[in-house]
Amino acid sequence: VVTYNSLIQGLCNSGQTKQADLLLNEMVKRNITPDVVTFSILVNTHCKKRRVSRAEAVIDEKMAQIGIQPNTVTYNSLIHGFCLRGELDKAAKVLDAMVGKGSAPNVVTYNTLLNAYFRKERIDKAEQIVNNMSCRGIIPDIVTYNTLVKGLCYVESLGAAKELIESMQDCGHTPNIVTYSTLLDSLCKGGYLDKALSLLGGMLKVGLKPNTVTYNTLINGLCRARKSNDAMELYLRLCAKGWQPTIHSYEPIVKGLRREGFSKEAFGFRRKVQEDGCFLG
RNA sequence: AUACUCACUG
Repeated sequence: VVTYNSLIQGLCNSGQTKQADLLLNEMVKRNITPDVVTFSILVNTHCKKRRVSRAEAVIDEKMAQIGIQPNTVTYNSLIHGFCLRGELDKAAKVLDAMVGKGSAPNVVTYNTLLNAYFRKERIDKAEQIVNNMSCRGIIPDIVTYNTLVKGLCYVESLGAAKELIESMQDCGHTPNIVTYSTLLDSLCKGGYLDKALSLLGGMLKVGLKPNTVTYNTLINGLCRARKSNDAMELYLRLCAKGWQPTIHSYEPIVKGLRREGFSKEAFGFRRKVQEDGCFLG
């Protein structure tokens, strides 16, 4: 089963849902009974595509048919699906339903909802989630903190986010690359590019390796601030060090250069990148 | 290391 599940997961992740279905049929034929993990994989891939009704069909039909109960992970995926659709009322209903059926919400459940409420600027609801977590004895994890940091940057202030980071460290959680990238983005969007760059220095100093998202954040920030030439320089410097950019690293630079009236530079950049093969797409 | 949640872009 584990082998099949892994294969199914791989197919789903590469968009081969048809093949995944075939594999599911095959395992049944070979008398290998799919388990809750198998179905949760299917539920989750539908939910990630916001096809929540398909996900529900898996639960209500396929799983019910062979008497497999959804578990916390299954429900978490469903909640995530509703959150992606902005249907937070329905997400909350799933939360109630899972409790009713004996699946205890876990930290992931709450992180998912917390993130969604912040996105909708439902601060009241977000606070409620945090309260519920502590009532139920669920310990916030690094994802919880990262979600809160982003939320605070968004609805409160960078200062509030920094305070939270202090207190998370008191609880034994070290800021990770996501924490830093969140802050970097917030600094960039607030126009504090200098601070963003010094934060980058700070993360290097504590031994965190910036990744593609980190650099994309900075590149986008620079371009937004009409410093596309600096962004280009950064891009080329990183490429020379073997960094693998994505389309999100490259596109804003070309657009930014054009917008700033550097059409020739944009063209040159484009050509250079193609020639050097320094482009992942 | 069989499945769920957080950062850039959309």
